[in-house]
Amino acid sequence: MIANEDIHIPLIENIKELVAISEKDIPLIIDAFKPKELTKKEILLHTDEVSNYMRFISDGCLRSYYINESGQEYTVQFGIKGWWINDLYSYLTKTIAQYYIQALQPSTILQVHRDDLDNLFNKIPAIERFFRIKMERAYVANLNRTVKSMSETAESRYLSFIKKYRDIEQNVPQYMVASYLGISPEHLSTIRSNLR
Amino acid sequence: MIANEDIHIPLIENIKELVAISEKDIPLIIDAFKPKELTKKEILLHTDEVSNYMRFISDGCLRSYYINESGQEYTVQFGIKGWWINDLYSYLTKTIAQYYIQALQPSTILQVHRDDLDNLFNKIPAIERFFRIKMERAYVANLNRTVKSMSETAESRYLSFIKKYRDIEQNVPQYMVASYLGISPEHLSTIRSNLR
DNA sequence: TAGTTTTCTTAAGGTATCTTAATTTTTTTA
DNA sequence: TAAAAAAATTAAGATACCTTAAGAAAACTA
Repeated sequence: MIANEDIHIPLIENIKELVAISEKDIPLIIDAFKPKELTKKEILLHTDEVSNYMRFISDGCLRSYYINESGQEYTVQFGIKGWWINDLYSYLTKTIAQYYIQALQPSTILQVHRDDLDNLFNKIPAIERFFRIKMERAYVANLNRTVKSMSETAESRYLSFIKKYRDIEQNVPQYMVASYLGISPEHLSTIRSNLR
Repeated sequence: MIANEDIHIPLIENIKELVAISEKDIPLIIDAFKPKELTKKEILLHTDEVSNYMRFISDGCLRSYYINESGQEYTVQFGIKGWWINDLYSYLTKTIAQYYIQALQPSTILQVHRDDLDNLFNKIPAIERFFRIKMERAYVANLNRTVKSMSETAESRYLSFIKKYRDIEQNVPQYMVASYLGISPEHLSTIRSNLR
C-alpha cells in the first residue's frame, strides 16, 4: 500500500477538514480504504447486489440513479472529487440496492467495507464524528433540495443548479441534469433556449 | 429534575433502541435535555431566530414549515412522539432559521442546547454514535422522499403517506399533508374524492 | 475521417396539477 | 350553544410540464 499512498491524500484532506485525527491513525484509515479505478460509463453498483462499501471519490465524476417500473431513469445524486457516494439504504440494511452507481468520467474511488468502517468507528472516534457531521450536512443539503423542488419552478431550480454545481454540469450530459432536477430533457432544453 | 424524571423515559428508550449506554451516563443525558410544554399551534422556532437546540418529541405532534416570498407555505417535516425535529441548518451554522417549527397538538418536547449536546458527544461516545445513525437514517428517508416526489404521481404519494404515517395523518389538517406532498390542498381533496 | 451512437433541440398536442372562487363542513371560541 | 374561524370540497379555466416524434448536432469508434 505504501506505493499508493498518494491516492489517499484527497481522502485524508477531506477528513481533516472536519475533524482532527492523530498521525498514528492515518495508516489505519489508508489501509481500510481500497482504491478502485473506473472507466467512463462503468457501473460500480447494480440493483441486484448489496452495497457493502462506503465510497469516496478521489477523482472523476459519478452518479447514482434509479430506474422505475416504466423504465424511466432518475438521477438521485451526482458526485465529484472529494464527495462521497453510495446507496446508503442498501449499505445500512444489507438489502439489494435500489440505485445504480455509475462513473460518468474515468474515475478513482476509495472504498471501505462496512465491517472495516465499523472497526474504524470503534478505534478512532474522530472518524465516527466525521461521519456524523457528514451525514448532518448531507441531510440538510437534501432537505433543501426537497423544499426547492416543491417551491420553485424548473427554470429557477436549473439556474440554482448551474450556479452551485458548475463543475458537475460540465461533466455530465444535460439529460442527467434534467432527471436530477425532476424534469424531462426536452423541457430542460426549452428552458435553456428561453434563457438566451 | 428528579421529580420530572419520567418525562425523559421516551428519550432514553429512543437512544437505547440504537446504542448501548451505561446507567451512570443516564443522569448526564437527563440533565442536558430540558422539558418544554407547548400548546396547540404554538410556534417553537421563528424564522427571525437561530435554532440553538436539538429537539426530541416526548409527546404530541409538530411540524417544520417554510414560507416563500409569495407567502406560500410548505410543510418540510412532521414529527410525533419519539421523533426529532429541528431546523438543522440553522442549528449547525448558527444562522437565522429558514423554517418555522410549530406544535400541531399540545406537545411535550425535550431540548438540548448545542453546547450541552457537544459536551455529551465528548463525554459519551455512544451519544455521538446515536446521532450518526439517526442522521444516516434521516438522510435515507429524505432521499427516498425526493426520489418518490420525482417518480410518482400525487395520488401514489398520498397513498404511500397515509399507509406509512397514519398516526400523523390523524393529527394534522389535510392541507398540511398536501403541502408536505408538494400539492395544492384543492388537488389533494380531488384525489381523495376520486378514491371513493 | 466516415459511420455510428449518443445527446440535444424544436414543436405540437396532451395531461397533471394549479389558481381562483364560491360553498359546505368542521372545529374553535366566547 | 351560537357565532366565528378554520378547513375541506367542488368546479372551471389556466399553465407548467410531459409525451411523442423527427431532425440536428455532438461525441465516440472503427
